[in-house]
Amino acid sequence: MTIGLAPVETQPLHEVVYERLRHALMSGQLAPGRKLTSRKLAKELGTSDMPVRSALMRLQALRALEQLPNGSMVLPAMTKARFDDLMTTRLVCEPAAARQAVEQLDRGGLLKLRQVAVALTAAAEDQDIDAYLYHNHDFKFAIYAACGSPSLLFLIETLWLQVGPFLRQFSGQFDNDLRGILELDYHDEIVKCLEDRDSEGVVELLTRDIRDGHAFLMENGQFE
Amino acid sequence: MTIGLAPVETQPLHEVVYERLRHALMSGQLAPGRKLTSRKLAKELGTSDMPVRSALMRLQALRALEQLPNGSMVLPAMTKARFDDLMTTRLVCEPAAARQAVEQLDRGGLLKLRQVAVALTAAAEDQDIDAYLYHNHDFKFAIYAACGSPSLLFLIETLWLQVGPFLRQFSGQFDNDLRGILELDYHDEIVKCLEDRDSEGVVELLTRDIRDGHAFLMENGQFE
DNA sequence: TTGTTATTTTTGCGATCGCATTTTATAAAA
DNA sequence: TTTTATAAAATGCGATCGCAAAAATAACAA
Repeated sequence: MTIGLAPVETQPLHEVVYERLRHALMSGQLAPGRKLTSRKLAKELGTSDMPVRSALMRLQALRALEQLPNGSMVLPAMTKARFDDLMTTRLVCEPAAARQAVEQLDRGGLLKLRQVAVALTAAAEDQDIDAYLYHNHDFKFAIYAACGSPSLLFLIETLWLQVGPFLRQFSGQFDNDLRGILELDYHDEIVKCLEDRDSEGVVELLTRDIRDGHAFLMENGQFE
Repeated sequence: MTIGLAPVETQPLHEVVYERLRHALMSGQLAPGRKLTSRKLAKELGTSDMPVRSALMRLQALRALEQLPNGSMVLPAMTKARFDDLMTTRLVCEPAAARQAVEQLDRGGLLKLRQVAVALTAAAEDQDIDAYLYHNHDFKFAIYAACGSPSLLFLIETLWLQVGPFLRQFSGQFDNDLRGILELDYHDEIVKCLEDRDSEGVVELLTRDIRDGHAFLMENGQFE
């Protein structure tokens, strides 16, 4: 008699590589401008270059990587124009997702949001930028995931995949300059609006949140 | 002395295959549910399966293809829920793009739009669905391309890449049922608003355009 | 040191091979 | 005819090879 366990689902290698690269991108381990060559990456990861090529092409399709004329993949540099553009498009998608989420969020979702908001405030007080960025992502996507629209969620994810690497330039920094952004914290107010099913309030606050981050980074970010 | 011509830029094969597949998708040559196997496609295209694999993965990254548990790629079936979702997200992105385009459109752009609008009306009168769909795509993207936001344009393109194959189910049909959608034609009014720089009017009309198409297809489309 | 040329290494990319699994076709049995 | 068992073909996927182009390095001259 066989044991009552499902067989181990071994993911394809190219899927594993993709996830690792995607995570490395979003957690800011790769600096903009960095060139990613399939052979070298393959050697690092201990695979052949084939699965790496697959993963790189997928990331490029999502515009998380850029293809040089010679075919090499580069983490695109962030210019002010591009950042401006991405943030403006965030303003189109994310408040809309939040508005839809207002009706969908259940008690469990709200509970989680309250917890993340606490962690977020703590991170801000500690001036812990890494924790702040982590929980901020967690917070926003807890809302967006509740919008009930897979397609809109997907679009937002591709936007974050492009902005993410840039945000992480602040990782590890503790300049006083950064206090500003950490201190204006709409998260608690957003939770309150969500509890009250106040969709206009959520949209208003989230818009301000993104705008403030936009303005702050246009000032303090290191652009190409 | 060499001739004054730039060297012939030979695109990589996987790029050619990608473009061909992408075009086949958007022009509805591939029916939803159709399974795309790299080896068979490669044989059809006269290449090895490697460049085909690349192209398929890119399309899958954009959600234009779906990956079965065994790794095969399928053109995803269109359910009412998915169509609903995609059209709702279109309503988020496209009017926003159009609003931005109002300020950017120059005389040349408006001229082209007027021409396309004429072709569109003619196609509607002729009940020529293929021509209608073709010019409709042309018309909308002439507006969106003028929005000046590469990221928003990209998001809209991924949405159309998913909806496109489904729309083409009507290709070749000439039922009377289809008159309805072909007759409500906001395009001329949209052009007028664009000429007047009336952004609210554009948003209003485009929203109605998408909504009407949405409602019509929910009625008359063949869902999975 | 600085600029130029030659040499070596790396890289993108397509083809082909091999293995394990799945799918399809075929044959046998009910 | 329908169902089951068996054989054959097709498929996903990773590795490896080879070629041409590009990039990096070394060698040399000014």
